[in-house]
Amino acid sequence: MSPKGSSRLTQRDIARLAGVSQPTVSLVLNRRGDATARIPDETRDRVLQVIRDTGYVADPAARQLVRRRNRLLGVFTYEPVFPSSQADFYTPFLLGIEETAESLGYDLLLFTSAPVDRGRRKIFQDNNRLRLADGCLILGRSPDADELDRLLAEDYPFVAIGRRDTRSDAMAYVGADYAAVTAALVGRAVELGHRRLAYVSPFTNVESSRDRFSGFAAAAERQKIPFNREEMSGRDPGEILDALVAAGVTAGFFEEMADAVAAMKIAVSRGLSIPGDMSFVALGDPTRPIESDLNLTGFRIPREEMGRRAMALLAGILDGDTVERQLLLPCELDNGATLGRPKEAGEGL
Amino acid sequence: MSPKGSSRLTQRDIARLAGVSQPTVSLVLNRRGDATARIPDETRDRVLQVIRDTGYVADPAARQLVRRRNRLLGVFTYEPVFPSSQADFYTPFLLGIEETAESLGYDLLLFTSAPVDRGRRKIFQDNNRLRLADGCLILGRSPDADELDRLLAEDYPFVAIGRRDTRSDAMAYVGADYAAVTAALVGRAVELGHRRLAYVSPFTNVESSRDRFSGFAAAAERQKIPFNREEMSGRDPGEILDALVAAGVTAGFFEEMADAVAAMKIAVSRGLSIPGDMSFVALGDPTRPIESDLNLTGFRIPREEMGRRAMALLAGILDGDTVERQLLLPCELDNGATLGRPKEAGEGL
DNA sequence: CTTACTTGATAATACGTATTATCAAGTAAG
DNA sequence: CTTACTTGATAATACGTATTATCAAGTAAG
Repeated sequence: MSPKGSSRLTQRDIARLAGVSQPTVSLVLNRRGDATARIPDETRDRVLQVIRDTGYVADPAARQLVRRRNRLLGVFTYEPVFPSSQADFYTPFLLGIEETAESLGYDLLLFTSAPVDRGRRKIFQDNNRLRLADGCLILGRSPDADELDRLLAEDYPFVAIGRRDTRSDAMAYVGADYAAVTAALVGRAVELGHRRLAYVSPFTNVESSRDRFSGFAAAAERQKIPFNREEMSGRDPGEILDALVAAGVTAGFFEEMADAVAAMKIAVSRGLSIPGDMSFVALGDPTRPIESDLNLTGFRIPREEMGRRAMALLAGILDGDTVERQLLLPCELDNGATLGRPKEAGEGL
Repeated sequence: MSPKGSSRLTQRDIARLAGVSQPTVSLVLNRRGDATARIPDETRDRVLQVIRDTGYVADPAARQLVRRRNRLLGVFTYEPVFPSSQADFYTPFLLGIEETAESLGYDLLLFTSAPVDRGRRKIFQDNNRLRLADGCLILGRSPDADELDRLLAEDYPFVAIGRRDTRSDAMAYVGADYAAVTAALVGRAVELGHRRLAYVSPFTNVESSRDRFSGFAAAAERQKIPFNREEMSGRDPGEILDALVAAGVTAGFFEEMADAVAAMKIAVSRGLSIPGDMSFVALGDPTRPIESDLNLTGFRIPREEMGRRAMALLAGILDGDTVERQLLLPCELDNGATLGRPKEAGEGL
C-alpha cells in the first residue's frame, strides 16, 4: 500500500507490478484506447488495479515537459503587493485573476523573486523568470514602456492591465474607460449649472492620467465650458483652492482622491459649503470610506472585472484564438454628495 | 535579438548562438566553475551575454525533473480565495507570504487550477500539480488530515498554516496560540468579578476550535470557575441568551464573532446592558468593524506574521536546516468594550 | 621525444512521461 | 501454403536540463 523506498513511484514500477511495459501504463492512464493503441479490458483493469493499490500519481514535471505547455500563467506587478496601501489597490485585480485562472484550469505564478529597487521591479534583469510561465499578466501603476516593447518584440505572450499607448496592435491590454466616465461627470456638472470647471492633478505622464484629462477636456470643449488646469505637485491645497475660487470655478475635478479630500478639508475649515460653494469630483476609486462624512462624487474602477477579462484574454491568446486584444471596460459612476447645483446657478439661470 | 521561431527558447538555442554546446550553457547557468568543469571567463561572459540578450530562462519542468529545486514555492488553499468573505480571511496571510518570498528570492505558485468541489479543493486528484513547486504552504479553515498525512508519507516538503494534530513531529505548521489568549481572556473576566462563564460554539472538530476551548476550560478549572458549554448549531441566538441568563452566566465566550454579534443584538433589544448585565467575548478576529457601536472584546490573529514565519520555515526545511517545525505565535489581546465588571459583582464582593 | 598534467569543452546519459513506429503472433481468406 | 489483416504490446524516441565521464589539445618537466 505504501511506497517501500524513499524514492518516488514511477510508471516503471507500476509496469513491473502489473507485468506490462511502461508505455502500456501511460496508455492506460491517458485512456488511449484508440486506433493507434489497443488495450484489452483485462490488461487495462490489471494496470488500474495496481495504480489504485499504490496510489501512483504521474509526475507533473515530466508530464509538463513532454506536453509543451506548463498551464502556468504569470502575474508580474511592478510594485510589491504587500504594503497595505498597495494591497488595497491590487487585491481586487488578483481576486478576479484567481477566479478566472481557476475556471480555466491554470495555476498562477507570482513573480515575487524580482528584487524591488526604489519601490519598483524590473522584468529584465539578471534572472528574468518570466518564461517560467506560458504567458503573463502585467500590473502596475506605471509599467516600463521599453520593457513592454521588448516583450512584444520577443513574442512573449502577455496582457497589460491598464490601457497602454503603443504603436503596435499586438500589444494586449485590458483597461478602464477613464475618458468616458470623466466626460460623463463633466456632463453632469454642466447639467447642474456649473459654468467654470477646474482640472487638478499631480504632474504625471501615465496613460491613466492622460485618459482622464482627455475625457475631461473633450467634454468641456464640446459643451463650450471653460476650465482651469492646476498642477498639484508640491503646492498647498489651500493655494489651489484660492486659485479656483479666484477664477470663479464652481467645480473641481481632482485626479487624486487624496488631493480632493485635502482640498475639501480646507474648504470646510474656511466655511465654504459643499457642494453649494464648491463641488468636488474625484477621478480615483473611492473604495475606502473617507474620514469625513461627505461621500465624494466619483466613479468605481471595475478592478475585479479587469482581472477576469485580462486573464481570459491571455488564455485566448495562448490558445491562438483571434481575439480583440485591446479592451476598455466602463467605470461605474458614483453619485456621492459632493457634486451639486452651485449656489448662484439658480439665480443666474 | 528576437527569437525567430514561435517555439520556446532552449539551452540548445543559446548554445548555438554562443558557439558552445548545451552542457556548457547549463554549466554556466549553474555556476559550476569547480574542479569538475572549468569555464574561462571569456566563454562564460559570451554565454551570459546571449542569455541576457534573449531573456532565456530554464524550463522549470525540465529542471524539476532532473533536479529537486525550482525556487518555486507553492501555496495551496483549501477554499478558493476569491469570494470577498474569504479574501478578508486570506489576504493577510498572502501578504506576509509574498513579502517573505520576495526577500528570500522565491517565486510563488498559487495552485488555482485544482477544481473546487462543494467549496473545497482536493490535493490528490487526477492531476496533482503540487510537485511543480519545491515545497508548499497549505492554508485552509479545515485541511484534509488524510491528505496531509499522505504528503508527509511521501516526503513532500510542506508547512501548514494553523496548528495540526498529528502523530508525527515531522508535520510542520505555524499556528496561532489560541489556547493562551483564550486563557488570558478568561483570566481577565475572573479578575473583573465574573463567577460563571459560558463557552458558545458551533459544532466543529477542527484544531483551531479545540485549542480555544481547551485554553478556556483549563483556565476556568484552574481558577475554579464553573462554566456552561453551549452548542450554537442551528439554535436561535435568543435561545442561547436565555440559557445563559437562566444559568446565571455573566460573560459569554463566543467562538464565532458572528454568533457573538447576533447574541449581542438580541441582548440589546431586550434592554440588557453590555457589559453590565452580560459581557461578550469573541474568540475570532475582529478585523471588520461591526455595525454596532460596541467594539467587541477579543483578540487579533497575527495572520501576516504567520504567513511570514510559515514561508521562512518552509525555506528552512528545503535548505535542510534543523529548524523548529511546529510554531505557535501569540495573539494580541483586544480589550474592546464588551467585557466589563458585572453589575452584581460590586455588591457581591 | 616522452610523460604527466592542465585546460576547455563535449558526448553520453538520466530524470519520468507521452507517443509514434514497429513487431510478433494469431487469424481469416483464397 | 500464402497473403493480408488484426490484435496486443513494446522498442525507440523526444521533451529540456543537469551531471558525469571522457577526450583533444596544449604545456611543463625530464
